[in-house]
Amino acid sequence: MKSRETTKARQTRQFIIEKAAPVFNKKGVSGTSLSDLTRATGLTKGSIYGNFKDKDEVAVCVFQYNVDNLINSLFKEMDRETSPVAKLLALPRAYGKRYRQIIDYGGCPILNTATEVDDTHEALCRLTVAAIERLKDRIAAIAAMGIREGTLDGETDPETMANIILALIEGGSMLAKVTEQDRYMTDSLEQIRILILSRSKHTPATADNDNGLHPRRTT
Amino acid sequence: MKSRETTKARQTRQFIIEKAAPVFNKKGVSGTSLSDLTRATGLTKGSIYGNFKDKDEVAVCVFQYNVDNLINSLFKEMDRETSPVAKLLALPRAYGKRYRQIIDYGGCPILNTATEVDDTHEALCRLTVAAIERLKDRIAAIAAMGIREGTLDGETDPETMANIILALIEGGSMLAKVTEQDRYMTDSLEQIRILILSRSKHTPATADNDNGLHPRRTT
DNA sequence: CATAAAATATACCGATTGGTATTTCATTGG
DNA sequence: CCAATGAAATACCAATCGGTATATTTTATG
Repeated sequence: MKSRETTKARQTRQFIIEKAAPVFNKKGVSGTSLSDLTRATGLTKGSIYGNFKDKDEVAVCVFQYNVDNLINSLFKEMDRETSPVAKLLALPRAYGKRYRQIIDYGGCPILNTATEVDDTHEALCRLTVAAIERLKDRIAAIAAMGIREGTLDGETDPETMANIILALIEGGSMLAKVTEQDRYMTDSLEQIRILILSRSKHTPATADNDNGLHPRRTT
Repeated sequence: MKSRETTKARQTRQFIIEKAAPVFNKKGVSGTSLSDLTRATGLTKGSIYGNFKDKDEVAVCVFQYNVDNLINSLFKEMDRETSPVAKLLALPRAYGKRYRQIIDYGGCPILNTATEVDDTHEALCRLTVAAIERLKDRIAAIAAMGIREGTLDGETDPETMANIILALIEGGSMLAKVTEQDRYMTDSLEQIRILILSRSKHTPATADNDNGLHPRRTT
């Protein structure tokens, strides 16, 4: 009797996904070849095709794996906080801690996949959009809760706020990665913090009219 | 006597570059094949290799062509203005006018190339970084001039301002492209406007503490 | 108009691509 | 301990990849 869903095949599938994940993230879908996959896994082509119907299926599973890891780790960090403002601030903080290792891993998988599979790859494109909206909806929902609670400015539009936060994260990480200059990322993350704080009430850190463009004095 | 540098070869080179440009921008360097190029140009492989030493050279020329077009059109829009604040505001305005056609063209070439040629393509990587810094330096220089003139807040750090503007543009355009939702781009552009105006003096539009997160009322 | 030269097309190359059919190996139930 | 089953490795496939050598056509010049 095969032990439920924990058959050998399932394990190998997961093994392949994990080994292939950084490769796909670095070289892209069309950039990674089957020989890249056999090299990364130590397995042969026959074994890979025994567990996946084709290269695309591997790419899709790998993307799902990469995105789930990223989003779950971000959500976990946010869930640790109680107040909406603290939850929002957890985002730039989490990225500040992780962006170096994300860059080593090949950059943000959402960004990488989004730019590669513009028109070329229907399924991956839809998955990318789903991941983006998952993030956006979560951020917007927290902002909306802050407004209901009265800790965030009622004039703040939750969706706009989420869009801007996402744009700053993705833009900053792309610029930091290719230029190898941390400042693009740290400036973007700091700007996110400023935006959140400037819309939050009961926070003395919210200097009037401070849009985060002052040089930080670290005396 | 061959007519200077305007030989037939030069024309064909340029012809190939122009026809190949949108293809490379959409499918990426590793994603476009020689047969893609022959299809796009109507020429044969022999003709292409008579004008370029290899595919990489075509890709590099195409990237330079795409980036020069983009940056020149942005700079031209900025040069039309006289005051630093107006020059800065020309940027989101120019993108607002062009981002749809940029998306149709395959998206921002800087973003596309940056995410694809992470480690894989030395030369293109350096060109991408150069393009980014060309943009950043220009924006930062204008901000610095505004500070000297007294029309921009002296506490504003020009480089940080440039970094944030670039991150918002790139992040917003990537999100808008893949999701096919304009709001990602328009929200980002509006936020850039707000950032500029909130740091500029003598501008009544600068509502105190307005970080651009209020829903726009278009009554 | 003839001819040299430059530009393009044709035909071909080995290597690699994604993918499959078959064989070998490992596991496990009886 | 043996047979059956499932998984992995081997061997192979046509197609396409980037690239080149050669033939043919265009173009410019005397």
